[in-house]
Amino acid sequence: IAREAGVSLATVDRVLNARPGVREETIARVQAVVDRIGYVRDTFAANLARQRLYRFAFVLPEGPGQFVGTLAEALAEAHASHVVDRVALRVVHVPTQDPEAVVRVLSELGEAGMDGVALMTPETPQVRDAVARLKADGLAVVAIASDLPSSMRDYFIGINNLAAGRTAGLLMGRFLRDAGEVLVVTNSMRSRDSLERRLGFDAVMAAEFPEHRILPSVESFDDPGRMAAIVREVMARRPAIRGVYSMGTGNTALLGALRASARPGDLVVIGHELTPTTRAALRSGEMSAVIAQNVGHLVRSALRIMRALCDQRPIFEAQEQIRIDLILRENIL
Amino acid sequence: IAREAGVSLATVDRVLNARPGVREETIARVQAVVDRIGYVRDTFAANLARQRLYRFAFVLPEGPGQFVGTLAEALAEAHASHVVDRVALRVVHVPTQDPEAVVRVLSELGEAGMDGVALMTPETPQVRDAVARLKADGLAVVAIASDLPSSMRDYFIGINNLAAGRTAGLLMGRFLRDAGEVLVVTNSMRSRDSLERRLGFDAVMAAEFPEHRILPSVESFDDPGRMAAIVREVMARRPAIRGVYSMGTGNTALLGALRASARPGDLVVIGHELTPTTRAALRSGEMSAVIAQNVGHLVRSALRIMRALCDQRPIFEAQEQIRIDLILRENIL
DNA sequence: CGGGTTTTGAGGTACGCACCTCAAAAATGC
DNA sequence: GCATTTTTGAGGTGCGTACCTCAAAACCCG
Repeated sequence: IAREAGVSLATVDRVLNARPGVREETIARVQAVVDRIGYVRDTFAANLARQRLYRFAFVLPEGPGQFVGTLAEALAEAHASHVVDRVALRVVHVPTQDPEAVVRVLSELGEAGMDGVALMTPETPQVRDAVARLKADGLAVVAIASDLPSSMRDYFIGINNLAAGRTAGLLMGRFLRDAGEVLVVTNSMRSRDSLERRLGFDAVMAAEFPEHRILPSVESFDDPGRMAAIVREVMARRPAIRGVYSMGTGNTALLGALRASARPGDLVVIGHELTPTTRAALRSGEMSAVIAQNVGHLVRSALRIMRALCDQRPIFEAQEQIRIDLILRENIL
Repeated sequence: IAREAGVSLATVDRVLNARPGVREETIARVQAVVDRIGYVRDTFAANLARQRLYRFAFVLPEGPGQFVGTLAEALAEAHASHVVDRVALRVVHVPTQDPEAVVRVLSELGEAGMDGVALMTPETPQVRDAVARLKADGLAVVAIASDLPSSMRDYFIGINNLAAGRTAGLLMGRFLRDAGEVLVVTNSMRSRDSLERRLGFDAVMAAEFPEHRILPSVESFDDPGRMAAIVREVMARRPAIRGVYSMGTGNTALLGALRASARPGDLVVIGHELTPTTRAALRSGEMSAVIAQNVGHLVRSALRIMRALCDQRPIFEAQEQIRIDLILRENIL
């Protein structure tokens, strides 16, 4: 490059690393050669020379949720297996129902000299502001599983929840044999993913399977006892229910209540995320289908994207698309 | 490491790179320290020093197949986007129906100094022997999409076709409303994937949906005209057909014939692989479901595995599992 | 114990890049 | 045209590893 541009190695170095003290004209000349030659910096050699260490943090909800558990496992696995090198990982669990606690953790991370943060939290004004502050400090910030669209997060890594809801609707419609009612449950309609899933589900059911009646969403507010009680009550009161769509977590309590209500075996139950509970329910036939996102892919994608953001490298979109995985009994893996 | 083991850098180097001229005793001492310290070689720095260039070849069927087309595209994309670095790629198309031609290409690749070969070809004795010769020359050999279980290939990268067939069966059974007949078509039952898919499909249909009658497999032998003719004839002769399972390629001809046979809209058509044809058919409702394998993942996986094999590095199984992707109209992406 | 052989140590160069210093050259202001 | 500032060139070092050479040390055999 230096030879082609008629400058010295030092000048090329200054241009490539955006160091000061180079004339505009020279910069342009070097850039032109770079483009023409098609030079691309060898990131690994660069990181080697720079002794680069990426410091990333994952902020996950605390509590006994199985999905978060599988996520944390995938994280540990990716880290242990050197899929991603030169990365120092930190996983922090926060009580997501307490926005102030989330904010405290986030600002602490900002001061701890992190390079990037991946977070899975509800969308509150406080979190939005905390994300803005992290961005101002130059961190890469990505949302995983549940988006924070109104914040300044760089990227959302997860499935399209509207499409996921539509997929659930299509499956529900095709799996149901006789006209009847469909129960919809979630932990909270305030969470963005449940909202979008419900929208998609309703749209498809109304347009293509109008013979079924879709009931209003039942919310558990993360309380298994509440979930069990409501479901048992509704199932007893409404014998016409033929299908159940579970949009959120809490499938263990839901399935327990369904079992207790002694409904016929042809109940169509569709839920989200592959966990020990849903896996077992698919095997036993208690659930007909699970709509999942591959957690391994989720964390690897998050790591790759945060790295690319730190390096100001382009992101290879095709690899980072999180597919809506449809799991039936036969393709659990 | 050298300090801990009480030897010099040169000796550690000799042990790590399996160079001769080191006593067993010393090797053991160094190895012990390596294990204790938990040293892992920095592959990137090693490749940098070694000026390593991985020379990989992909051997794909020639001809107008859409699946191969999307595969080749994914390959080009992965290569262009530097997902995999230090890799020189070569894509060769062979007439797979001519085993001698395949063998010629393979032995040519062996002599061309390749480091690894990924191939998608039928399983013939000639190919089996050619693979053995490549292995003897020290190449990494992986089978993609269609396995070569009886050969010495290092790895198979693709979906479990038995499970794929079972999944198709489960979907077919749940999607069909009334009892009737199911037509099964493929290009050739001699190909391993079709065979396994049929097995899985039959098992589930027989066990769980015995009210349907599954017809014998219709083969097109890669001839679209033949496919169209047979399908049209069968559809006319058998009005009880309610479902069609297409196990192989050639969906364009199949769908054309179905369209021409003017069957009711509630025909359940299930096929394999996401291509322009099947994508459009899902959108239009002509196909109900497609069972796919993510081609991007397929090629990235093949590249990663060939690299790991060349470096004698362990393979991170979880990342290389190719999932059975279930695609409905709503989750095409 | 000597001579030969095997094993070990010390040192160097290179890979592609980042980052540093110091002096020389070019541009600029007056 | 001179002093000053800005820009450029030349050179060096180090990251973690591979691979090479040559001499010194240790070992083995008779």
